[in-house]
Amino acid sequence: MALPRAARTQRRTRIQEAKEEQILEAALEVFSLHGFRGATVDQIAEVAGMSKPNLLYYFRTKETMHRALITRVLDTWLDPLREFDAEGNPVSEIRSYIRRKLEMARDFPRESRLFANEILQGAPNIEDELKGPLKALVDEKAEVIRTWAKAGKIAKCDPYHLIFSIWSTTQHYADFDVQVRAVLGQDNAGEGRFEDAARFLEQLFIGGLNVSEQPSEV
Amino acid sequence: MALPRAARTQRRTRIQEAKEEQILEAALEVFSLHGFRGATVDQIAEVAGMSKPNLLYYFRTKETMHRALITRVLDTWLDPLREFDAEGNPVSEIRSYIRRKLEMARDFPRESRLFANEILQGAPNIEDELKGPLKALVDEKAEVIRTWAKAGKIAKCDPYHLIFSIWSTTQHYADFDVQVRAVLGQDNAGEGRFEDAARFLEQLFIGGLNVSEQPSEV
DNA sequence: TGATAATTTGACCGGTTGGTAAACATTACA
DNA sequence: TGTAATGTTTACCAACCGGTCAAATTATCA
Repeated sequence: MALPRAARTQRRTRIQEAKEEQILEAALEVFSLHGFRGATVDQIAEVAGMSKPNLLYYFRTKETMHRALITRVLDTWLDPLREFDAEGNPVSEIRSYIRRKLEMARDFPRESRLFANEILQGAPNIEDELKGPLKALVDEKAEVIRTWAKAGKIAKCDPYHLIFSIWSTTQHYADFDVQVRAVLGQDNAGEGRFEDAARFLEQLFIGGLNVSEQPSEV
Repeated sequence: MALPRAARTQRRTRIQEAKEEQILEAALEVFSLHGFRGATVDQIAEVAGMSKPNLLYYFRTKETMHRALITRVLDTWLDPLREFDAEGNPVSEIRSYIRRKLEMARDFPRESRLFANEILQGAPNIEDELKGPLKALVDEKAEVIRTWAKAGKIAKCDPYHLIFSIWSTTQHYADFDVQVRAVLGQDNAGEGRFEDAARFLEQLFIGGLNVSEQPSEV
């Protein structure tokens, strides 16, 4: 009756890896829909297709499981921002960042909702990660944007609020999916809504940041 | 031992009105932070400063309470969009709509989070209201925007996604407040962030929708 | 004032929650 | 193969959940 997660001096068993994967997948499904407090361990166990004690053999508490899930998802969630390239063409960098974020909202809505739930409820478990790695990455990219603006390549604007607005507009299609569908109606709520959104957001951001129609102050 | 909410043939007592107010205020506080399933009646009762049975004397179930709260808040929440005036100047109408939404995010963050929680978790209790009154209102205003675009007063764009983007960017400052603060750091996370946001969003939307730099297709 | 209705409360209930104990089954490996 | 480590299950627990009940308290008004 050894505890699997304590035995870290040795390599993890194949079965451990598979089960933990299976559990985190189920946890994502449930946590993203109900939030931390609203989710139940029984529910996650059922989705994972195993008994509750068996699940708790791999993750000793509900919180351990939640924390493991958040940490893992946060990492991949920030990939699009990491790809943001200081050497690239500003307009096309912003354009493809928007596109990547929108694709993630379409393909990984549960991950988006997991964060939204966590942040919405005060981010009790990941405040450190927000103030640490996340802030560091955003600071870095904000500096890139500021450099572009100073060089006159894009309109002068607050880089932090620019990033916020890209986050919010794109993630909206994952987090508020129910509302988006309800408002668009069943005629217009097909998968085409992501392409319509992409077209609109490109127009909005490229137009709003185009240097040509901003008063150049340099 | 009469039931107060059944006695609707007569006028509500002053004490009834006050208590119900008190309860909904507490319910807003708790529901907005934990969502429906995450909130507990005991917690709401404690915040409201009364015993649980006393609370349940006014709202017989947790769901009744939640529904009453949502219905009331949804109504005032849509006020800014109702003020959207077809006869006004397009640019200043959009500008003041953004400003009003941003003020609501600043002054009523709990209301915003209440909806965010509800929508995020699949909107089980308000799907009808989304597909009914909300959709009707948005349809109406979308038609106004489309008219403006056809008249060449603003750039041609998808009016629904325009509204979505205004919703998401402004409500972001209420719903994701913790993240916004964490990223901005304590130096820049003062109340000035709302003014910075207002300035940025104005630039973004007015620039992105300005007809002057859009190829006129008419 | 007194009686009647409205309000408030402590004690309680059945069901669910996160988590545990220990027996049982399976795997890894000498 | 044997045995020790790993994995799984059944039965269970105390705490908490939404909600009820009957008794006690307070407001209303003839």
